[in-house]
Amino acid sequence: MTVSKTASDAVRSSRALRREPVDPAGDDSMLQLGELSGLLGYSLKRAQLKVFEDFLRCVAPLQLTPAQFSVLLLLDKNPGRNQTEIANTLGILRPNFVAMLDALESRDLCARMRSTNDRRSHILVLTDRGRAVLARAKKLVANKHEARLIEVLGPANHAALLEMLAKLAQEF
Amino acid sequence: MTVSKTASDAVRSSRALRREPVDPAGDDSMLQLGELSGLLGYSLKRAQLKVFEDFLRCVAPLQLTPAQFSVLLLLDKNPGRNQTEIANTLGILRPNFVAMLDALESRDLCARMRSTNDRRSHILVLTDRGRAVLARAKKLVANKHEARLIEVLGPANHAALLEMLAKLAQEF
DNA sequence: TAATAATCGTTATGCACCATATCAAATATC
DNA sequence: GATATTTGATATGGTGCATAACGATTATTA
Repeated sequence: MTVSKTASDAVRSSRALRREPVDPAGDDSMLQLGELSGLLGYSLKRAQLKVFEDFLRCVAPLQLTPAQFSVLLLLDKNPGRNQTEIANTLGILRPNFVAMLDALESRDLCARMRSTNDRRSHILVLTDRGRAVLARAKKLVANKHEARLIEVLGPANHAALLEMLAKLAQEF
Repeated sequence: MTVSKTASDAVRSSRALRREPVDPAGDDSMLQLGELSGLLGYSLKRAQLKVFEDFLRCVAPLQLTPAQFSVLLLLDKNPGRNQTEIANTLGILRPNFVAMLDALESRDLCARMRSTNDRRSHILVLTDRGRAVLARAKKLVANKHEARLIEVLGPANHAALLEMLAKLAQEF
């Protein structure tokens, strides 16, 4: 994510919102997916794209991408951490985290403060505006995004799905 | 995917195989994920990366990426189709499908044949070598990749997971 | 039938994401 | 005090994804 980019770019593209496989009675007939439907990775990727699209839609008023939202969440829950710690926790490489922070900082959502203990590192803090935006984002995510997921899957399935995905992300 | 690229590049990177979030007792202490653990999209993306990594490992002898494997699968199940039809079914944009096909064709896994009905389109066919590679890939995927997934999740959970992801990919 | 529109594969291009090497400043280690 | 390590940053390149536009071919329609 480059500095000049904002979340609007992620929502902007009209094509991005209909990226799914196409066969709207336009082509000859439905193609056979075959073993593809049984490939977990295939369905995982497809589902992930859809869920991210919905996230972007739901949180569009705040112009936050999933990655940016996760950074704000982490800064709120873990005050006093530096860039390396936050980036590592999210699986973001330090070089790529710089531009991400630049974008957030330029919008006054967070700030880098030079640590007094270790003057190499930057302590990351949420600004007041950052806290406010995060609070609004949390509500949008819970009431629109996750609510829709739970509605489609059912509460029990939603919980089971979360558990299985967490297990995959950890033990796999 | 550029023409000069092969699946080996996807496996090559050592960092790509340890992209997960880091906190191996190296940093101060474990950071609090907070609401992040409840975010379905977050777990989805994490799980998807892990599953794709495992796919690449398992099918590394054949140098096939998940996307390439899905193309071969689709060509096998749907003979006589052109580039647009195959690309659309997989959610790949036609411009981006060109280089993908170039790579597969340069490895003699598939071929483009000018259609006699419509001389604009290219009918895609698996070569003998393509069929052979696909057969070996199917075995690797089933016996190594999916087998491990089923082992970690349990057969019932694996099936339930597939069903939920398919529902998300469709109805969401 | 002739003119126009639509489709197919393709090229060019740009942006987002991910990964590595490298640097200066600051700190840690010896 | 000399050397090594860490931190944030820059530069760079690969890869995926998206749009615009083009020539060749086919479909539409005036």
